[in-house]
Amino acid sequence: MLTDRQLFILQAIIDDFIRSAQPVGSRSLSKKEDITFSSATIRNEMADLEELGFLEKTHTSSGRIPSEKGYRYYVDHLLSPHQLKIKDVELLKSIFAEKIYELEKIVQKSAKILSELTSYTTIVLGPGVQENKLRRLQIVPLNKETAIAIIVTDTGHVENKMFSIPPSLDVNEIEKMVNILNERLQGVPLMELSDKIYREVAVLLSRHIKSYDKLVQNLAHTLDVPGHEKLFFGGKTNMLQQPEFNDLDKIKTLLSMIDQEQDMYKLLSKNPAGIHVKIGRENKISAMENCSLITASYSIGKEQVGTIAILGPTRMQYSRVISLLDLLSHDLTSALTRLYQKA
Amino acid sequence: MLTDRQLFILQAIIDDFIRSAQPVGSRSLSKKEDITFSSATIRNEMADLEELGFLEKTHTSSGRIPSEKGYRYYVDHLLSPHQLKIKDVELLKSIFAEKIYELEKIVQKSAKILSELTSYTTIVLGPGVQENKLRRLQIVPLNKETAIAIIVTDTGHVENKMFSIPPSLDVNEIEKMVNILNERLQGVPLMELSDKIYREVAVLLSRHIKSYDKLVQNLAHTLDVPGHEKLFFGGKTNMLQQPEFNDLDKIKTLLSMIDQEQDMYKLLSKNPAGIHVKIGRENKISAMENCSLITASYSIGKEQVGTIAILGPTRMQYSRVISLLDLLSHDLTSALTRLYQKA
DNA sequence: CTTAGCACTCAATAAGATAGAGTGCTAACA
DNA sequence: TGTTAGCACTCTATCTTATTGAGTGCTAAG
Repeated sequence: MLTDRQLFILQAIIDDFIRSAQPVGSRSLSKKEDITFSSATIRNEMADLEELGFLEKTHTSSGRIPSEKGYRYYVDHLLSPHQLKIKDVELLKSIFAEKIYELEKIVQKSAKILSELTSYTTIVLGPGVQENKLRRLQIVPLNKETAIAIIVTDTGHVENKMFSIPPSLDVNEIEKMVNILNERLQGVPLMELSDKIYREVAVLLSRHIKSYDKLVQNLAHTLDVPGHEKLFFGGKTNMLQQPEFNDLDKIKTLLSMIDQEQDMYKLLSKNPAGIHVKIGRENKISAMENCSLITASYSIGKEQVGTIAILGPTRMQYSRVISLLDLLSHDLTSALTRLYQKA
Repeated sequence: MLTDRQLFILQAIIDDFIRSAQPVGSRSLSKKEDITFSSATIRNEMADLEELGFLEKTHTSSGRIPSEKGYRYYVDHLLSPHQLKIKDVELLKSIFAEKIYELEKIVQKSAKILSELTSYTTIVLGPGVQENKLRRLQIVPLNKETAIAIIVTDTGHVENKMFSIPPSLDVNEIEKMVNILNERLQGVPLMELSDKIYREVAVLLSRHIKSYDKLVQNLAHTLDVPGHEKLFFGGKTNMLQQPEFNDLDKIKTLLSMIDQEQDMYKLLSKNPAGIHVKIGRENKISAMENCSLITASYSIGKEQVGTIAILGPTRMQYSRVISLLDLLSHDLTSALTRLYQKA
C-alpha cells in the first residue's frame, strides 16, 4: 500500500507532467510551495514509486514521467474533481442554444465545440438506426426503371435508397403495395424489416400485386442495409498541437488510424453506460500507444444510443475532460430525450 | 523565345525533379543517355533559364528546381501525354463495377480510389441541389409538435428536415396541404421553392387550411435551406507522405486548411468546364503555396454539376494526374447521365 | 527517518572539421 | 561563335568533440 506522502508525490508529479509535458525532477518538485520535505526525500520516494511501476524515466538520469499504471492509479484514485470554467460551460450550453431539430447537426456541433474546448480530438458515434422503429415507408418513382424508397423512423431519422422496379409495374400497384407495407410494418425495428416482409407480408402482397416477387426482392434488399452507425469527428488535426506528437512518424500512424474508421468503431462500439477511461495500451491498438480515450454514453430516454469520446495523449487533462464529457453527455441525453420522446 | 535545347533541358529538369524531389545539377543531368552536350553547356543554359524565371536555386551552389513560372510553362507547353497503366484504368473503372444508385457513394468511392492511385488528396464537390427540381414533397408527422418534411428531387436526391407544426392542426389538413403543394410545386427548382410558396400557393392554401399562416411560415423556412454543395475527401493525410511536407509547420497549415472547408469551397466552386491546373500561389491561398490543384468538372447530360480535384505538391505528376482526372470525369459524367437522364 | 553533499549520467546545444555536390567563370578548342 | 575542360569557390549535410545543466543514486551525518 502507498503511504500518504507517496500518494501526494505521485499526484504532484502527474499533475505537473500533464501541465508541462516535461519529466519532473526531484529538485523542481521540492521547490513547490506545498512541499515541506527535501529533494533527497523526494528522490527516495520516487525510486520507490518507480519500483512499484507507477513512474518511469526517459533515460537513466532524467526526471520521472508517469507510467500507464501511474495514470491508471491517478485516474482511479487521485483525480480531484474539476471545477469547470464559466466560459467552458457557456460554450457547451451554446450547442443547444438554437432550436435544432436534426440530430446530426447537434452531434456535429458537439464534436466541434468539444474539440475546441479541449484541443484534443472528439469522436462521436451517432445513434444506430437498426433499432429504430419504422414510422413510415414511402416510395417515389423517378422514372420507369428506378424509384426511391424512403424510410422514416420513430426518431425522425430518414433513410433513402434507390432501387430498380420491374418495368411492367403500374404506378397504382406501387401505391397499393406501399399502403399494405405501411399498415403491416409500422413499429417494426429496421433490422427486422426485410425478414418480416418475406415472412408475413409477401403472401399478402402476392394476392394484390401482379409481378410482386421481383419487386419485393428488390425492395427488401434495399431496406436491408441501413448500414452502420455514423461517426462524427471534431478537431482531427488537434493532436498535431500536442508536444508528444512532434514526431512525423507518430503523427502519420495516429492520423491514418483516425481515418481508418473501422478501428474507431471498435474503440467506441462496445460501451457500457457511464464514463470510461482507457489509457494507452489498454486500447489494444498499437497506434493508440501514447493516447488515452475517454468515452461517455448518451441516451434517448432510458435507451443508450451513442457514444461521445475524446482522444488525447496519455498526458491528458483527465479531470477536466471527464467533467466536460459528463456535462455534455447529460445535456445531450436530456435534449434528445425531450426532442424524441414526446412521440 | 526559348531555343529547342532550352526547352529540352527545362523539361528534363522538371521531369527529374518531379521524380526525385531533389534539386537537379548539371553534372547528373549530363549523365543521362539522351543528352549529348556537356555539363558546362547545361550550366550555361541553366543560368539563362534561371534569368528568365523558369528555374530557381535553393541556395547559391545548389542544383536547380522549377519555379512556379517553370511549372506553368511545363504544364502549358511541355507536357507529354501520359499513357495510363492498365492497372490504373482498371481501378478507375472498378468505381462503376457494381450497380450503384447513390450519387454520394459513387462520388465517395471516386475520391477514395483517386487518392489511392495518386498518393495525393482528392476533393470532390458534389452536385448542388439548389438547381434540382422538386419531384415530390412529403410530410410525415412525428408527434403533435413536430413533423418531417421530405423533398425528393428529379435527380433522386432526398433532403429532409424537421419542423414544428402548430398543435391545433389536424392531420387531414396536413395531407390536404401536401397535396396542394405537390400539385403546384412539381418541377420547381429548390432554390425558388419558398418564394413560390409565398407568392402563389399561400393564397390558395389560406382558403383550405385553418391555421395555415404559421404552418406555411415554418414549412417555407424549412424548405429554404438545402444548404451548400457537399465536399467529399479522399486521402486527406496522403500529403504526409510527400517529402516536401516533412516539416511539421507546413503539415499543420496544410491539414488545417483542408479541414477549413470554406477555403476548399472557394477553390472548387468557380469552375469552368474542362481540366484546369492551378500552381502554387495561383490559388491565392497562402497555405497552398507549395501545392497545385488540378480540377475537372463533371456533368449530368449537358449540365455541369460538380468538380473533382486533386491536391498535390507543386512537384506533382501533372501529366498522369491530368490523364486520370480526364478519364474519371468522363466516366463519371456518362455514368451519372445514364443514371439520371432517363427520367 | 531525513537531508546535505558528491560523483556520475545523459540529453541538448554549440562549435569545428570534413566531404560532396554543385556553381560560375575563364581559357582553350573546333 | 558556340562548346567544353578545368578550377576556385560556396553551401549543405554530417560527423566529432566539448560544454552545460538538469537530474539521479548513494553515502554519511544529523
